[in-house]
Amino acid sequence: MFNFAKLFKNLIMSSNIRVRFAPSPTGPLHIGGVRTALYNYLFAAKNGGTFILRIEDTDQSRYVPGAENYIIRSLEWAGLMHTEGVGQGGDFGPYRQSERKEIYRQYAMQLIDSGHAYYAFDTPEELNDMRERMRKQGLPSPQYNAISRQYMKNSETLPREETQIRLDRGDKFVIRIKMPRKEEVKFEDMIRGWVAFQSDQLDDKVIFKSDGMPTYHLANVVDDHLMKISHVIRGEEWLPSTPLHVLLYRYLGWETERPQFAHLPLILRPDGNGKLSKRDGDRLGFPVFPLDWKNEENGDTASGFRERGFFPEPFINMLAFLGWNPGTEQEIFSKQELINAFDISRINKSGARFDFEKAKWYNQQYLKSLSDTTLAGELLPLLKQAGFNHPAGYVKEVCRLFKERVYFLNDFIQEGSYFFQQPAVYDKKIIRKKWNTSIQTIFSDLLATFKSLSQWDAGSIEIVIKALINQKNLKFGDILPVFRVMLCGTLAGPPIFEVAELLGKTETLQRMETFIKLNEA
RNA sequence: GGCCCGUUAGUCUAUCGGUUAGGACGCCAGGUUUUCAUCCUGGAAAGAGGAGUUCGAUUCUCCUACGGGCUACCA
Repeated sequence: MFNFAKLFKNLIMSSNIRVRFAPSPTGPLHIGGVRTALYNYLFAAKNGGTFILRIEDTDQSRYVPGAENYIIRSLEWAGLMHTEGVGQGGDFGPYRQSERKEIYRQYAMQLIDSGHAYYAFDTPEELNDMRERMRKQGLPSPQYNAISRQYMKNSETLPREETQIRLDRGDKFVIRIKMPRKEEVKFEDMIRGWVAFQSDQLDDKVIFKSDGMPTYHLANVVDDHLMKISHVIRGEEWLPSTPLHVLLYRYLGWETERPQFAHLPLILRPDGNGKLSKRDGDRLGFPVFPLDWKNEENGDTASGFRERGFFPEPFINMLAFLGWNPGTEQEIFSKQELINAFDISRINKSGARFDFEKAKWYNQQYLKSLSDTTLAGELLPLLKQAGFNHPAGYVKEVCRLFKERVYFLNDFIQEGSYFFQQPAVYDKKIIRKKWNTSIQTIFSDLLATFKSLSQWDAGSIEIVIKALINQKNLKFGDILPVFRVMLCGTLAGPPIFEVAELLGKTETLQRMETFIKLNEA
């Protein structure tokens, strides 16, 4: 039995499937990034592969303190922990690109030596001038390419000696890839099929910056190769630069072991146009981040799904369905079920608009499926935080009574506040419509009857009220709404007799008295 | 502007040439409920447009339109 399990585990670990999630620590991760991580995670888990976290911090100017930590905590919360990479270690580290500087330099040099890249010494001003000039000539998107490179300062145009002199005296330089003049570059995307680009449309992208850091393009190709990544699953925004990456694999001599590409459709804004952005969050009244985010430098804050009351399981369930579906009519999936059902070939091509209403529904379904005890366990800490110290048994009963009418845990405290404290306000309409001296007398009598009641449960309360209604020739609608408002302040809620039972005799009587005193006619 | 990707109801989607175009969220109506919610039943709601290919196109091809992405010494 144990041997069998071990054998099975070894079998799984030996899978060659290796995927990575490679965010850059420029701020909080939004749900588009979480979904990319999710698909990578599901693909690895489904195939017994390895899910790696790599931090792409090659742009030091955009580095945001706390972002890396935020990313890791977010993945942790969502249940998408990596088994290799930053914070976990592994055989292919370091996993932070800023710590791999020398590796990239070596491969940049290899590309220069093989004639596939060259030094360029142009200053930002010179580049601007070039672009301005070309724009004036009617070229809307000026490129540094086979044509224009001939008029710039680089090792292709400068005499060999001058290049050497510039390098020796420490002039600033970048390294650019030398795009072939006219060549078709094509690759097969797992989601989109064959995609083809013409190399004359691509420009001589900078692959190594003057600060000694590689750009994304070089770094991701080098790292994916060195880390033996088998599948690159990333957002569609990378599709246009993929031919560049394909060429880099080729020029570096890695074409036969090149990973497979899968470019994910984007998550679009629920309103208007464009892809979902980090700024869309609180502007639209719902979170776009997994966790609350506070920027330590500029004090910016943004709200997260966790703090909004989402559970991790429905959160990833909802995200998984933004761009993928299993082809069955099942919509509610546990994480394990997602792993079992996940299949890259069933990922859609077109972008998905994020819908917060649907997200709420997923959370509600999950919440309703939890047992009262489990739910109470989740709710207890939140209650304590809000200053309530009700016993677990009581909270469990609240969950039983109230869970059908909430979306989030927080709703128990907000919309169900009357379970934990006297109502602070009462529904004014009901007072205006139903409250008068005669009804007041009736409730005073009812109060007295309740006081004499030896048994306090929903059934007994109901019998008393029914008797009262018959005796006074009233209707349920004359009494019950008022009774409910006395106890809850609001007109909505679980069956009122059960609420009264749960509140207990003392509390119920007290709330009735308070109300009557407050509204003496 | 150029290049690339996409296009089934308001939204997420099923359909791998022949279906009354299915499901879900949301919406509306009815039932259940003292109320609200849940739940149940029902309803409105979709193949962007135009050419082809085919006995037959939502499905394949092309064009147009629309949407999106990219177009930095950012990722």
